[in-house]
Amino acid sequence: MRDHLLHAALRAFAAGGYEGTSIKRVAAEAKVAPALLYHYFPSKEALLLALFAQNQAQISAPFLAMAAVEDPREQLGTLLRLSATSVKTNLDFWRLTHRLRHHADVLASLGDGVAAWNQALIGAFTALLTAIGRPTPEVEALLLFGAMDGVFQHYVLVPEGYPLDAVIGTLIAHFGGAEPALPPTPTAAS
Amino acid sequence: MRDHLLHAALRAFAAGGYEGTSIKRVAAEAKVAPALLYHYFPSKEALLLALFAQNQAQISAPFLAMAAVEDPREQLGTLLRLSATSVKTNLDFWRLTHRLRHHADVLASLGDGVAAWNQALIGAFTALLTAIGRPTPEVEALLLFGAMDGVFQHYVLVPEGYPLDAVIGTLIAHFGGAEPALPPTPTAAS
Amino acid sequence: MRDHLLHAALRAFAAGGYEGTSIKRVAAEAKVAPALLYHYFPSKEALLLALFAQNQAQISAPFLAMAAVEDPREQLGTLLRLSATSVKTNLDFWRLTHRLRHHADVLASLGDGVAAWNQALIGAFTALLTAIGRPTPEVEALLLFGAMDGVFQHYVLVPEGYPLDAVIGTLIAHFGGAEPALPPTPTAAS
Amino acid sequence: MRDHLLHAALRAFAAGGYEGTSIKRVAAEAKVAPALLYHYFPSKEALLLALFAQNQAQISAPFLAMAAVEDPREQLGTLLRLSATSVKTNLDFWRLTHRLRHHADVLASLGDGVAAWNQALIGAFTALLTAIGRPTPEVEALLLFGAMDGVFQHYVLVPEGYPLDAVIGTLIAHFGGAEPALPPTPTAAS
DNA sequence: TATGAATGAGAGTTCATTCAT
DNA sequence: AATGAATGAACTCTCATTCAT
Repeated sequence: MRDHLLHAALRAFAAGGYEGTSIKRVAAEAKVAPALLYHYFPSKEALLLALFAQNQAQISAPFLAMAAVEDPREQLGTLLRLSATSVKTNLDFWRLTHRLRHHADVLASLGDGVAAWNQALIGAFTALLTAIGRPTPEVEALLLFGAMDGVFQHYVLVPEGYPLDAVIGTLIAHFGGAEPALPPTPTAAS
Repeated sequence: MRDHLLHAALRAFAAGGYEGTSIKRVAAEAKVAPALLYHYFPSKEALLLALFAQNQAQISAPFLAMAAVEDPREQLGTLLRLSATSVKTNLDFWRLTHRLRHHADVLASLGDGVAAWNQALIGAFTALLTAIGRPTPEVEALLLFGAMDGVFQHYVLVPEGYPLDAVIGTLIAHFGGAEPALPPTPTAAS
Repeated sequence: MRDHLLHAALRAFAAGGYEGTSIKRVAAEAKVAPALLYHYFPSKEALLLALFAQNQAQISAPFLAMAAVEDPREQLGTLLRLSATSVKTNLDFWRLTHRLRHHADVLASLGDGVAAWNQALIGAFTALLTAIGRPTPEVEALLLFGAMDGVFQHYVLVPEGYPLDAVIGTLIAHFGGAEPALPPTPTAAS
Repeated sequence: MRDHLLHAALRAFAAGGYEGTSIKRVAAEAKVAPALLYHYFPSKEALLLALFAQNQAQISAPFLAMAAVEDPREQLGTLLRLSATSVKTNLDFWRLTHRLRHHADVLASLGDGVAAWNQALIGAFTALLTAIGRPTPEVEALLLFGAMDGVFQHYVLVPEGYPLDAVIGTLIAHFGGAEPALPPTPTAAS
């Protein structure tokens, strides 16, 4: 049931935003009484936290997979491809994440998970681009991060018809990355 | 006074989001009674609309300036540079815009201004990249749009220390653009 | 101007009721600024009072006309016919009066004008019916008053198609009244 | 509790009118928090509707009872007597009904219940008076309806001391009606 | 485990009214 | 004479939350 509630909350929050979605709405989505949510989560904020805790593994997956690769060019490709796959798979969670991007207060209660992840990503990009031999890797890391984030956001806003794989492929090429040995999804091009 | 209220509303909405900011909060920001807002705007939504109407000129400026340039490479540079300048100048308005990106319902009441702007931007990018001679200009237009949008969003979230001009410069270079003849701001590097 | 405002207020109050009609609405009806009303009347309640003061003469007219007649049967007919004429002529004022019937608090501020008028009417009816020789004139006075009031109310609610003169004629006949020598209106039957 | 709230609402609305009575006032009458009302009724208007739905049976009772009688004279007496009883028993509900008479907008939301009832009553009166053999039954029906309505309204406004049964008795006699076999209330004269 | 009952706080909005001009 | 600016109080309604069962 706890998982059932989490899924319902994810759907509801992704659609209406955290602050814009009432507990009543979440409960309706899960087809339970609102009070039941307080049996599993002490508050609305705790529900959001649990949501992040549940999905943190899938968020970190591209990072871990990247570590298993040696060539920095391929590392870059792996990171971006797997991230794209994660976005396509966990559409609602990414939607929620992008929505929360602007809620400093809510994010603070998440224990800096997002901010730390961002910094880690920028750091990793900088290291990769340095290894690849790009000029001004710090600036390019910011650009790469911005590009990835912006593309993902556009995708989650209107996924239908968006050629995510092609765009990410072009992004990889732009920064000297190499396609990973194993394609992230059976359908290489969407 | 109407302008005073609009500025207060912009500040408040940029900080707390449209739905997350109460009329009372806006009134407090403007140091007036909440009821006064209804003297100038018939509703909270109308206030938001007036905010967009007020800033629409500054949003469209980069577009118009681009039209005055001939070389497509320079057009690209002009568009991005001026947009960056607009973001730096109208920080709060861009914050608000990015926040609203996820509120389809609110956006609908804005008369498709934002959606139309996005489509126009993608169309312009596609035309420019085609003229420049880039391969797969449609895909690159999406990438360029995502990159610009993502970079701007990262900037408005934490402007301090973000080398926006350098990142935008790199973005221009990546897509074969040329720096405009006249630098958009006296300080070439931020 | 004062009269202009009073007319506008009468129209507005008759249509929306006293409590249900805002000062703003009255001002809009008069095409002036709401604040102007406070130049001529100290408060909304005073405006209502002035309305009654202005129309009191026309309300009392049937009473005075009745006094000029000798035969009690004809007195009854005169009173009812002239009242009907007053209702048809001052439609909005009667509408307002009927609406206010239920607002004890507002009526109290009118100085018991309405309650006194009601009592006077019942007293007059009792005297007339006694003079005519009806049995149980007190009870019949209440019935007559109720009938007159109810008929008038139905008429002011939906005047179109209501045969007011015919109904009042029947009412007069029921209680032994006689038609007045001079018909109240050129059109004896509506 | 739902019934408790309905009773409180009926009392409050009858005393202050629908629009003139705040939800807070109703809640105070029921000694609960205002928000609780929204647990049982989705809106103030729905509360009013529920009030009518609850009392509709008692309103229609005189009609049904009339159908069980054969003689048209007795039918008339039955209808009026039972209506009077209903008024005396459901004083607050009749007060509310008479107050709402003037609020066309609110009435519209009630699904034409009142307007339809009025038309049905006039139609029934016309048929009865025709059967009894009265002249001009259409006009007399309007008079009878107006008389009944006016008398009831006067009664509900100030019930103390009003000889309702006597007045209704006289009204019945005026239109050739006959007293029903079974007196509506043990106390023949009020 | 799961629910309905219940509430305080706060949302957007309207209103009668005052005041300076 | 006439207006726009300004406000405190009140309105309907929603929300996150608690509690008894």
